[in-house]
Amino acid sequence: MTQAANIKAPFDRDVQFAAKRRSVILSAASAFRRRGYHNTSMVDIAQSLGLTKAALYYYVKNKEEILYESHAMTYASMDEVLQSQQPNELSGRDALEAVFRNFVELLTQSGVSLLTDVDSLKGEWKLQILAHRNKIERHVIEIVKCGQADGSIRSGDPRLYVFFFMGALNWLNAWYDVEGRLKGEDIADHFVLQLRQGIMK
Amino acid sequence: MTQAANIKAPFDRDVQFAAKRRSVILSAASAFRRRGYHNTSMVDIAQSLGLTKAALYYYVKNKEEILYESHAMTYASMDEVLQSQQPNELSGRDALEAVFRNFVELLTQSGVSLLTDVDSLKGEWKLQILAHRNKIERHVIEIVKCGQADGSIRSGDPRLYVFFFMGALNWLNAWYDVEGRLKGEDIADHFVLQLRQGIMK
DNA sequence: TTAAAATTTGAACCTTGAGTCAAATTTATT
DNA sequence: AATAAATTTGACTCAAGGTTCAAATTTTAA
Repeated sequence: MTQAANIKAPFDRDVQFAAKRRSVILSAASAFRRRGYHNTSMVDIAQSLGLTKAALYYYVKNKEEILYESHAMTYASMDEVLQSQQPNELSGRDALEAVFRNFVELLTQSGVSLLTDVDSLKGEWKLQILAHRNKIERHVIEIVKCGQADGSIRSGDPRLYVFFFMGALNWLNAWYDVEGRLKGEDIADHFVLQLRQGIMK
Repeated sequence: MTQAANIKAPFDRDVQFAAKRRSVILSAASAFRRRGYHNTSMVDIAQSLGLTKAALYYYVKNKEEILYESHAMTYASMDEVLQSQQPNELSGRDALEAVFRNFVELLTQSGVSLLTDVDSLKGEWKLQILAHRNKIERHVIEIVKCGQADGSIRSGDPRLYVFFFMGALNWLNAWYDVEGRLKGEDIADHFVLQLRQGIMK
């Protein structure tokens, strides 16, 4: 029991710390989404958590690191969506539709935010986030290509399908309000239908 | 002739001034689009015009005023597009398609930028820009409703059609590069087709 | 109960970039 | 060429907000 306590205690600490760090980032990300990165001060972030500006620096190196982690979290979630697909069971069109639906639900249901302010990141951080975004876009482009190969998606530059697609997501993220009249699932239904029709032959 | 000169001289001055002021705003708007409002300093704006920071204040009251005028110019151009439509000659779908094509061409061909950073405007300025944007959105929503009434557009919440639509435009504006491989007209063709199919029955 | 570790804070510091202004320079007019 | 107006500038001020840190407070384990 003494041993159990010895082992458990430091573990709990780390979990606590990680959880609080995560809540800092999620709360900040939500503010960044609503007001923008530069219109959100460290004081704002701290206050919305009942803390002081200085306390944030116990969890985080920089303001920029918060932005980086916000982006990273979002793209990690999107990666999960992409990984959870069983690639060969569906037509390209159905696969794209499923991914799109999951993305819309991710942005409306869980608190994940798709941020646009990549240019406030510098150097390596910026490169990493852009690379991650590109990776995701390329993955989706591949799905479109599969759909064109199996005949379920119209011909045309696959990148343009994906840009259209990503545009809807980014904009959704900007106007969607959890408290608003439009419910996440309805939005998903509409968007998915519009996408499906837009890409079929 | 003396009179002609007297009349002409002050007029020329105003034209010069207005033209230079306009070029300040256009140049700044382009930088805002590429790097973001807060990542663009007054020095940056001045340098790209071969001027000094201080000289900008001869043409403009504020940095915020530049942002305001950037937004205002864009929405004025979009208004022109909407006004140039002959409403009753086309089906709703065709009208929407025409508007969308013109918007895409506006953003790719002329230097007009659709900025997202409304939250960096304060008070009355912010309200005016939001009102202008709403007005345009409502206009487009009306077109969608016409299309639903005349049977050329599928049923469904008209706002969602417009959000999808606006998302594509905003995102286009973020990634489009005049120097890039994708040519404006091709993008317009693709986007219009995807929209058309996406909204028809 | 106590001491060590973890967490939080108040009060500064420091950098960046917006904005000002009187003086210098350029341009237009006679 | 002379002068008045328009335009531009260098050098400065100023505020906002990100960052630091030593000290205070809270939490945990024995």
